[in-house]
Amino acid sequence: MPELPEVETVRRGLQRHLAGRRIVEVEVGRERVVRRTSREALIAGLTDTVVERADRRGKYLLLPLDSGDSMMIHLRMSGQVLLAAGGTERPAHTHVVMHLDDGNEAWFADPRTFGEVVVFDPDHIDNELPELNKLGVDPIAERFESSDLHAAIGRSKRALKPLLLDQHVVAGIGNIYADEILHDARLHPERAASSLDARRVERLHRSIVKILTSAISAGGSTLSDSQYVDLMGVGGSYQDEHAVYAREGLRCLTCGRGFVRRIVSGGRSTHYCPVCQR
DNA sequence: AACTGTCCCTGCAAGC
DNA sequence: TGCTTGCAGGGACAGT
Repeated sequence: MPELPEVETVRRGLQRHLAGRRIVEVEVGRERVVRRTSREALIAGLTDTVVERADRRGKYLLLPLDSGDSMMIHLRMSGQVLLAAGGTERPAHTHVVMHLDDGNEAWFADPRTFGEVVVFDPDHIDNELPELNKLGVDPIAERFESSDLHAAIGRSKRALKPLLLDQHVVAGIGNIYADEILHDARLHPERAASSLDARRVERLHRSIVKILTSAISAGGSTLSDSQYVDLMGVGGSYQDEHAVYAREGLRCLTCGRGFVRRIVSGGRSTHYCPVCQR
């Protein structure tokens, strides 16, 4: 499941292989992935434009085009962006194909079609992509200090787990990294945010940066379903470093005394060690 | 403000 | 073996 580290890994691939390339032809299969506008709008918006660079905000990939518009790609649950030589057999559920001027093709594939691709006008974000301006601070791309986290948390009575998952607070953290971050910070996922003293907010801040940075270095997490791969189809390795996620019932690797417990918090499965997370 | 539930969708695993 | 059911999850949204 692509979260910030996976999306950042894809972004780096796009910056390397798509930036500077001209899109010469576009094919759109299932219309659901272009539901925000239309098949025609995506084809018209991308055809014969040059991708200037690849940016990211939270889990949103943003690719400014030389036309003045930008392409936004969101992978959601099962989306993949892949690069391949022209004519290569496409995987199932390939919904968008961009033919590039170097003979390669960029594909957007997504079995569950929660993901989307859209071309939008950055001058009209409020109309065309309103959620973008509502995103919280990006903990990697932007300046992110402990004081930012303190301000974002405020006097919120919410539990830490749903708070970390809220993209309006900090953008980019999903279910896997929320669990890993809270474990690293030795904080209980159901602890109220308002109960954190300055020292604990600082600890949480450090863990957010540390876990996300480590996961990016490892190329993200590829779970047993192999859903996430980078632009070249290669999986990440951070799943080998997971301390709690999907380790229900196993002994805690950190304290060696507790056993990882799984609960549902904020409607999401949540893993933590009841001994070292308080 | 904060919570719960619903929807979108497919693939996989468990249970019968 | 072959079916049905349930579950996984990001995020917007509605309802309480």
